[in-house]
Amino acid sequence: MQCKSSLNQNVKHKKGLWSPDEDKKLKDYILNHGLGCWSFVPVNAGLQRNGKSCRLRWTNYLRPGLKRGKFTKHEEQKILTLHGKLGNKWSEMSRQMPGRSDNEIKNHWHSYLKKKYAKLENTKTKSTSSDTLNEQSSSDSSLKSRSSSLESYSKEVDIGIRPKILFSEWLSLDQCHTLDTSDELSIYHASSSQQTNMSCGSGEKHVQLSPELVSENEFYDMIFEENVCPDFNINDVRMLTCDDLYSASTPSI
DNA sequence: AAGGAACTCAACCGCCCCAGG
DNA sequence: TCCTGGGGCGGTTGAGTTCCT
Repeated sequence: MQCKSSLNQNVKHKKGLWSPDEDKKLKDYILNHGLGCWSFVPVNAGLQRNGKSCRLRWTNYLRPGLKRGKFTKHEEQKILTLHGKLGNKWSEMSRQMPGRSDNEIKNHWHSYLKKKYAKLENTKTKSTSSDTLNEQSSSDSSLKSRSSSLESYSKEVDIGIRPKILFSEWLSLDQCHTLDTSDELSIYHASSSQQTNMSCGSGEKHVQLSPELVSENEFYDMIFEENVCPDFNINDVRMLTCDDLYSASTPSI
């Protein structure tokens, strides 16, 4: 969307780190007035920054809902998967990883995962090349191993006919929800008790999630690491977005 | 304890796309 | 149709921090 009038381009814009005061001004302004033309934001908010700088600061740091913590194993796996599928499409990755900005993902990739991935590739290429010495088309073995190693997680991203996990952090609803589109897994949320119960399979196994343990990444990690559900398969699960929740709880007209 | 290397992360830069005039 | 400006994105930089010797 384009702004209706241009602004004075001769204004000297401040650069560098943002002060807490600037953060407060920007946050207050956007929370009060909403997102509009970024060029007007610094003017109206009383900031000596340019619009781009404000946008960046908002999307990467001030925007509500950002996790801003260490990447979990599951998130790292997801980044690896998405990078395998999408390449350096950081913004697309961030759209599929709620709570993480494209900048955060990009930084994490360059600082850590790139090396980790290269190392993984190295060992895989070595082992597959020795295994497939007598096989044809060994030239694309690294590509194959790459796609196969990423395949399981890639499935997770796809939206298909999968059972659903209802992620309590994204819920602000008072009522208890049950989304048992599958017999295998359903998640119940009751904000009144500030606890989330997860039942698995026949419902024999239950786990209590404390209120501070409800972020998506921790939730996934707990399932993986503590082996809560023996038959739990991440490939059969997809996360629900707020839109999903809305459409699920709103009768179609 | 010191200093250099490696790492992290916030922010800037420059390019591209698109819509409005 | 062309020009202009805003928004979005990926690449890069550099200051600050942590680690290692």
